[in-house]
Amino acid sequence: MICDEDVMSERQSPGGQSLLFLTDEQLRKGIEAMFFAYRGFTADPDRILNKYGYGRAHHRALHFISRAPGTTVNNLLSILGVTKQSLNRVLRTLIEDELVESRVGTRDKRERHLFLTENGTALEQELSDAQRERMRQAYREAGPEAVQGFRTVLEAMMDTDMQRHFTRMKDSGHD
Amino acid sequence: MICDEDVMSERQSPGGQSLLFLTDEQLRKGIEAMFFAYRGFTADPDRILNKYGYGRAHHRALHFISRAPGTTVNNLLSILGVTKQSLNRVLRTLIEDELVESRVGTRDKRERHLFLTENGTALEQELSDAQRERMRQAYREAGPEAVQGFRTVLEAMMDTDMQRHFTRMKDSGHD
DNA sequence: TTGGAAAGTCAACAACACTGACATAAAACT
DNA sequence: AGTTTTATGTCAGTGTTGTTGACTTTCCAA
Repeated sequence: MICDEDVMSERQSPGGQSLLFLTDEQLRKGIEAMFFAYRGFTADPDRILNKYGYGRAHHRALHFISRAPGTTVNNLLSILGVTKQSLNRVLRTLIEDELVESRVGTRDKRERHLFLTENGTALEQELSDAQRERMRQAYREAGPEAVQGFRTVLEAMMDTDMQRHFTRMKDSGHD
Repeated sequence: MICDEDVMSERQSPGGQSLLFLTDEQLRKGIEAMFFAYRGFTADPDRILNKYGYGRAHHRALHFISRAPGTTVNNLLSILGVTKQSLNRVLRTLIEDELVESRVGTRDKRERHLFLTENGTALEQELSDAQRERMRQAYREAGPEAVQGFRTVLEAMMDTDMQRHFTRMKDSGHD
């Protein structure tokens, strides 16, 4: 009689290929890896932000403005997935501190187009450098094939509308 | 004369192997992938938690207590990387709501050992099911080799002391 | 010209992190 | 036995970041 207790989330695939990587245990490992890795991922920028009295939200705004200069507030909202009130609080301080410039749109004067100032570019660079250094170390340790897999899984983990944002940005750059 | 402007973070390796995957552009893509993926990663549990009036912090506590039943408060603190005041607030509500049980240690009576009650196990299951389902989808789409790479990069991205926690848990389970 | 979208503002609130100070009990050390 | 350290819990205050709801101004477009 076959023991049925040790059941897994996935059986063998029709083709007979092992899907052992889809066991609950494997999935839990992945979940914990995401948790611990994300902490590492944000640790370095967080230290820098703390130095200047900013938070993670400021970093995100700086990052995406740097990535797409001239982006509108609305576009930024849909990328960041927060309310305008929440974003506005952050943007206001960045504008007051002259890290971000808000220019009224020429075609549509309701829109505000966001740009980094010289100081803003400098801080974004400092944050980005730290975060990229962490990423670079991880990539170097893991190797190119692992990096490919890393990106593939992450993309599959996103909500579909965020995949759209991500893909858009992927197309804009030279990959 | 060779153009030196389009400089990359990495040159060719001594062996001549291309390290093009370490360009700033590639690293930025990885950074954004982490950002968007983490949002997807937490989206489903967040919806469930909202239903019961709990937050992400409660989820994390439930997860790690479920993972290591009988764990002490101090151990949980070092895994979660928060202050005891922050954790205590969360644990108190979970104990009041009878999702978590706190038992005084037998060997060392200062320690409190934490266990999930029946209700706690149920909620943890509900959260875990949702998060694992997202993970499973991503893993299935990406395939086994990608999953291997995913885990490798994530592990390399962690702080070293968190790698220790992660490895410990890896060893305890049947991978 | 009126409807509605875009942007901004104010107020209130909640989750979750922090610091600092303090209390208690038990273990460990001298 | 007395002191120190450890583990835990608690109180008070503060800050960042998110939320909802209400309201205004601007201005494009049907």
